[in-house]
Amino acid sequence: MPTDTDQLNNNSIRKLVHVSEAIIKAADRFFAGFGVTTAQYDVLVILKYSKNRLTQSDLGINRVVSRSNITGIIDRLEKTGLVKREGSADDRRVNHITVTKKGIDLINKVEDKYFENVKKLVWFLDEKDKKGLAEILDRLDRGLKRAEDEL
Amino acid sequence: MPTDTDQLNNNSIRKLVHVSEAIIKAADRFFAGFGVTTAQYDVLVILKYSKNRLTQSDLGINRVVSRSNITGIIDRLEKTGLVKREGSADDRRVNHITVTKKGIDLINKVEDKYFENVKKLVWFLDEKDKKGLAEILDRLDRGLKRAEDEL
DNA sequence: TATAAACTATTAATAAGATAACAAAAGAAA
DNA sequence: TTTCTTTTGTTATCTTATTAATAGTTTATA
Repeated sequence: MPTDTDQLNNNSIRKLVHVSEAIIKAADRFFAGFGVTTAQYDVLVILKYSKNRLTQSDLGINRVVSRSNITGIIDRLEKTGLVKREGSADDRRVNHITVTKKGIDLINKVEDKYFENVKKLVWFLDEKDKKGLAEILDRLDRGLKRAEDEL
Repeated sequence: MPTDTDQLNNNSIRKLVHVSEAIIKAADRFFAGFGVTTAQYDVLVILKYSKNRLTQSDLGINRVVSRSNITGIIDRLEKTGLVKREGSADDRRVNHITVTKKGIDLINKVEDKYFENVKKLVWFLDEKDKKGLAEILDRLDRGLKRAEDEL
């Protein structure tokens, strides 16, 4: 049976996850208004700001998602013309993915509004809060790694 | 184009979401070891600790998930015998959902280990950290509501 | 009472993540 | 060179989430 401390610990985590899920849902709604999903927009941004050409595997590593899932995301981005898939000449296993002009235009249209929304979200946090949050999150990250090692 | 403050704000949110997603994935793996998904276990726990009989809509409100999703989750829980679906006599639109003995047994087997894992996760946080985190999360919640109202 | 409005659950699309199995290609080792 | 291993991407299956449409019921209103 759980102790009071157990319940308090659990509540901290639940609250964290709950707020994050609310943020994720808000982001989903926001991007849906521009005809893309959050996952798709993420990929577009990664592609836009990358110095070198990226393969599907590269995108998978960036987004911490399996290659099989990247296939589908690129499929849909390609179908809506936001992205282009080109077979590599050097390595015939590989596809190089690039954003199209349409994709760049979309990002330019979305970006400002996105940062405005983020600003509204963190409105109630001052510099100290943000620092404190970052530190606590780092500690949780360490806790996660510790828990995983002991599994 | 985003300012430095924009980027910092964004990083705070990204970090928050990133840590939460890592926690969610760890939970998914943990519960998968017992043959249920996190969503399914959530429903079981809600049912176990509820004073009154719950309908599918009730569960949807509790889990903040649409009714269409609850249908599928209950389908699968019913198929594995962890839950029972019974049509209401009073209101023939409604299904009453109850945990079976098998469901209760599962919770009892999982619960202790679950709280142990949460403990490992928050190991690096002292009382002050937990309080600080709760407060920051509450502020973010307020920011969310504010952003939604202005949309 | 008859009609309209609201509610409950289901189904069907679409998108995404996880995992497993697979073919093709490339690289390493015998 | 031939064999073994690894890598890349695709396909398939499962679970979950979202939204929209729909069938049955119930409640409210005219």
